[in-house]
Amino acid sequence: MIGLPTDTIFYKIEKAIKSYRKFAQKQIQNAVPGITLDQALVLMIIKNKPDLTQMDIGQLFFKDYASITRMIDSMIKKDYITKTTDQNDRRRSNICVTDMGNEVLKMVLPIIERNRALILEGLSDREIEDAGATLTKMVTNCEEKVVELAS
Amino acid sequence: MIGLPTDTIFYKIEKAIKSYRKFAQKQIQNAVPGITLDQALVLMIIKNKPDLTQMDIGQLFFKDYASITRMIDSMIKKDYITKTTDQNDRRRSNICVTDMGNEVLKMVLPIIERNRALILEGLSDREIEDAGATLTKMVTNCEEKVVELAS
DNA sequence: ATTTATTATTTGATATATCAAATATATAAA
DNA sequence: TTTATATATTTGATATATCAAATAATAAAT
Repeated sequence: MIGLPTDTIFYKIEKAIKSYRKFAQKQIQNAVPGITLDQALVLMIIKNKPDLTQMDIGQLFFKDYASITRMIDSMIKKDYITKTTDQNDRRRSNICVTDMGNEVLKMVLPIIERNRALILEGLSDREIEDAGATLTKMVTNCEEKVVELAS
Repeated sequence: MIGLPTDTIFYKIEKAIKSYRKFAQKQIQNAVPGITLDQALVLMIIKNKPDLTQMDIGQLFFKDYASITRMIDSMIKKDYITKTTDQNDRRRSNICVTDMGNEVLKMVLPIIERNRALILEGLSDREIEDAGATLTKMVTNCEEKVVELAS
């Protein structure tokens, strides 16, 4: 019999990301009620890379395009961002952080920074880097193996 | 300005688990159409630890109890498992893998085994263990910091 | 210049997740 | 023994995710 799911590295990965998300979500909602962690992170990205399309954002966050559409909608409803159709390519939308969105960012950024520090407390740069490299290898394997198995 | 979400270890963790899930989900559905990765993993756990309550299963998989109730329901509808109220403690349910569930397991286990091997190809036991230890430290931090911030 | 193909986004149907409140049973306390 | 408290599960409301198909605009091919 093969090992139980709970004994694998995949389980540990899942546990780590869910713990972090639950933690971060809680702290962020504390600062800005009703906001989700993903909305805060997307807001950061839009602010820093205003030229990204919805597709780009979807890929960055590993989300379905439909999902992004609805997330963007909900962020517009909350007045965090605006959306206008790009005049050079009318299929695209230009997404822009509003004043309200900037206010939210101002409140949320220090929380995010603190969250990161708290969760990584006691971990050396080296071990974080190593863990990242290992995870990246797994991602690479996924990409390669999908292709191999398909052919 | 603090680092972009995409530059953090958290992002790499998320990317790794999502890649793995997408990969595994695809392979498993190939063998048993309509099944989800989580259903397959829960089936494995129930088979190996028949005494777990729904709450136990929920905690193991980091899922809301409501979520587990509905997942169990859906697995019953698919004839993978049965549920009977425990006669010693009538609040609890005893969950049992059906013949159909065992058939599914038989088809799915080799796939899961292969998935793991493929995704971990080229990674040493040592580095997997180290990465796991790092992730576990993060989980511990989450647990500790939640308590500290609450008090 | 039309047709065809590609790209970006949206919509609908359905599944899954999450929160709060409700139910049902068991245990502890008065 | 009744009342209160805790535990296990369920339900309803709502949010989010996912797949397939639809729409709309651009780019490529004939």
